[in-house]
Amino acid sequence: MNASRKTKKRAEILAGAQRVFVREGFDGASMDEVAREAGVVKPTLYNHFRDKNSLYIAVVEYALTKTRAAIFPPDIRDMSAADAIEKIAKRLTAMFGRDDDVLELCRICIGGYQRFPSGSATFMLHGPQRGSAEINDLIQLWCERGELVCEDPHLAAQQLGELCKVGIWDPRLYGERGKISEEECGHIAVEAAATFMARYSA
Amino acid sequence: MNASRKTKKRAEILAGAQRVFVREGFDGASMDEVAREAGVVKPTLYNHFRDKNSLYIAVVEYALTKTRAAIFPPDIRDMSAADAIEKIAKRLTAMFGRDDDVLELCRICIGGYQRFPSGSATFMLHGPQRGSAEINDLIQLWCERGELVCEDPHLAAQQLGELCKVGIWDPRLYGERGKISEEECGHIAVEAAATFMARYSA
DNA sequence: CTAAAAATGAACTGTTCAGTTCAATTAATA
DNA sequence: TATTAATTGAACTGAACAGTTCATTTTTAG
Repeated sequence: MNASRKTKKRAEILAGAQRVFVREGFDGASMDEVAREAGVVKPTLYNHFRDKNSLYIAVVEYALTKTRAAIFPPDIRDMSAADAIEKIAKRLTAMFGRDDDVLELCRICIGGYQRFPSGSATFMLHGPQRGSAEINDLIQLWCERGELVCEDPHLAAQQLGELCKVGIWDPRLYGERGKISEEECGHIAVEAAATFMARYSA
Repeated sequence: MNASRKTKKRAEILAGAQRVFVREGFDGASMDEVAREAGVVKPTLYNHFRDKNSLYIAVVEYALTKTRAAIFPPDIRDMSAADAIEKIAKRLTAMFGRDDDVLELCRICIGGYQRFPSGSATFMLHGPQRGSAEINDLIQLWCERGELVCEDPHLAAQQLGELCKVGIWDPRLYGERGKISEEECGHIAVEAAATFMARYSA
């Protein structure tokens, strides 16, 4: 088909661009370097993406969609509330504590807010927004099942999310700490689940 | 004395620079504009600060030190744990939800991490780090008084901090929401305190 | 096989700004 | 008053880099 060469190039560009953005930051990533890393030449870049910002947005959407899918497996609704919450907390803390790509893309989006608000908006939508919407749905399910008692599932969902960042996300965001060990992430997850259940368990 | 003119100019530069950085972001703030806003000429800027980065660090330190002092009043130790926690939660949520300067300085630090790690480090130290250290001290005090039961005060302190961001800090950081109403901030504070006390109240 | 779409290579443009230089002025010190 | 430090104004330098142009070559489709 006609689109195949173009589609393939596009995928290669996205993969290469993600590596360069994560490694160098937004400003540090020159379009020349992105082209080199993607094994492509500069006019080709501009054939696929209007400008550097558009390319960046595409990278964020691509990366976050993959990440989110890995956190909420389809069989989560079969588990008990307590088990499911601990499982989700484990995966959230692992992402907050150990994923370098999401971390750096997040930095770029936040830092680029003024010059480039749609980057932030894209990150917010495909990250925290859809993430907490998924948790919100689950909490409502557990309330219907009588496992939880919760007046405001949306707020509770966001509380769980924030509790999973404790001591790991901010220090990484500010560069004070590097990758967090699996053990420590697991511990934060257990503590997050404990605090959450202390408040909302039936 | 000799330092008086220089000291005064330095303060004017800091105030002007803060306004420009907050209004325009780091890259958007040209040194020409900072000079203009501070009522000073460019070589004077470079007489006081080695470069743009140094100036920025000085602004962050100045702004955060003021903010932190406003959150923890000296008489907080006289209050009951429950009252003090709600009071602190109120002030934290007000900062997270309504302070534009801290918000934008934070964005700049996070976004500038790669090119300029000491900005992030300065923010982390004078913001979250010292902030949670203050809460940590208070929690230990309340444990000694028998008002709280808590194995890990440091973790608990960070949990309280995160709970006060729920639904307000991230949306502002990503530009999804503007300034949050006092009512809503107050509500988040109450919920944060409730979840915290559900877990740690004696 | 051929026509259209896409990719290549390499050089070029234009802008934006941080940081500098210097000669002339102003203010504080002793 | 004489000396020294700081400030002013205005012009300049130098580098980095996004985005473009174009003539040539490769790939795919019909």
